[in-house]
Amino acid sequence: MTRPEVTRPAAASAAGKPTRVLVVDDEPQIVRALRINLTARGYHVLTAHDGTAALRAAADGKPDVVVLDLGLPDLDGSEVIAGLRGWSKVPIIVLSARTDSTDKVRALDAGADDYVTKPFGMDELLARLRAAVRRSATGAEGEEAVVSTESFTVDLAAKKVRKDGAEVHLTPTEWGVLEVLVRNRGRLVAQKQLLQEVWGPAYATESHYLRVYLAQLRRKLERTPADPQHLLTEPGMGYRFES
Amino acid sequence: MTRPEVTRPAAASAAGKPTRVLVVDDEPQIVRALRINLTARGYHVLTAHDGTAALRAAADGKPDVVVLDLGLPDLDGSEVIAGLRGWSKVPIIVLSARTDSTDKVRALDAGADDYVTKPFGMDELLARLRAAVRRSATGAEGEEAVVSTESFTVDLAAKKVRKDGAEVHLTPTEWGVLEVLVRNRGRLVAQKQLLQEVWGPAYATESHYLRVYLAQLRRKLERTPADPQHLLTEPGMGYRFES
DNA sequence: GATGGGCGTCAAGGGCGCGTCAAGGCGCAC
DNA sequence: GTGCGCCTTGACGCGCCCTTGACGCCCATC
Repeated sequence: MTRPEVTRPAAASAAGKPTRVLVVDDEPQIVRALRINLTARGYHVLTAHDGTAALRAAADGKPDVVVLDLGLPDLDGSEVIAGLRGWSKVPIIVLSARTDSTDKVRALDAGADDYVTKPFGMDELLARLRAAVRRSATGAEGEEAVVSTESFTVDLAAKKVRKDGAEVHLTPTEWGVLEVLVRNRGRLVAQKQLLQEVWGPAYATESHYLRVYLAQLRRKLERTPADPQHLLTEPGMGYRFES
Repeated sequence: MTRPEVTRPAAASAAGKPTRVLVVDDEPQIVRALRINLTARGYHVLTAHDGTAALRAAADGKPDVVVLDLGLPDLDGSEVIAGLRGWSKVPIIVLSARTDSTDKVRALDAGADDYVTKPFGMDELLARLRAAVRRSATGAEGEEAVVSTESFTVDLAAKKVRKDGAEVHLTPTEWGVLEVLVRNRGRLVAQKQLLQEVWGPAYATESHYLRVYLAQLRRKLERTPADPQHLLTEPGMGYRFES
């Protein structure tokens, strides 16, 4: 049984909260151009015009990535990097007009993740930004992938389910159904979509499978399987997981 | 808690094993220049001159970082990136003579970590390489080097296993399987992932290997091999180590 | 009140994945 | 050459899990 990996085009938000970008530059037109481009692609943009404000904004705003110009009026670029790296591992992409190799080396060794020279292509900067965010996302994953209800908890990364503290064993298909519903928690999942994601595109009409497996999941997880509180049926449409 | 980072000229090895770099390029003079520079700085250098060899070398050599030229004779660059990303998170730094912005975007979105255009400054490449290695290292660090159960203990750093005080001898493959499971302790490891990380990407479907080796590990480590407490099977899905 | 579709429940059987044992083959050290 | 691990491969039995069918209930429609 092949479970088709959903490969969606990387968006600024993976169906969750938007990615937060801190843009640090003292040239208003650069900040403005970045803000427009990033906002249009669904990012949430914070800005700072000097190093002191940048450090404060990074602490307050918890950005997912920082775009940092090196030519700031108050602090040297490597001081800003060091100030961030003292307490945060947030990816830093350095912007600079200086093409000198020693500047690049110094910034990268100070803790920057990438270095882009001005003038830069917006496409390239956005691609490097996506790469930086992707990297830090894959590392931080698996920590907060736990979804809880008053009856049971689902750990998406560990593929574990607990009910009243005890581990509940699920078969691969049971897990497949539950995983799709939990990843779309709060939203209605159409029968066709559920069948295609778990069983494959050829099974889009085998709705009887869903009845059998939803019954099994309810029997294993719900407190009152006959009156489910979390694995809900939307008659004629599909199923929904509510926490 | 601030740890005053000593800004030392980052060495290729932090008093441990040398960092392994896989250099992929079909131009001998580039490979040669990189080999000389990297070896002089304490890196261990692997080389490949086409995409097929690169994928094989990556599976066999387990490099810590890959430097990949895009203009290879046999495979397209993004194919190589995709082939690596299918089973590995190793940092990839792309080298290319093409300065076109769309090439950069394509490579980065395919999964590359950085993009350097030829001709490149050796200092800059080395700094980007240090940055890539530093990033992937900070994520992997901080794990307990010794993991214990009531039956046996695993020392990940020393590659040693003890049961009731006595050292247990493991073959290389047995260790490979155990190491992947222990590093993902508590989490389910899919059969495919386990096979790819231990045997390489070409062995993703040889699930019979796993049955043989899990049986051997259980016979050597579990108190009751027929009823394992720590090396658990999740039928149809994979295996899990529980302490 | 009759009827049909959608849903939930239960049970049976058959396939397939898993564990187990063992033999062959290859590389490597002596 | 010879012996010894170690990896690979095959055969086989067992238990679990997916599939499928039958049946009753609820509810909307007529």
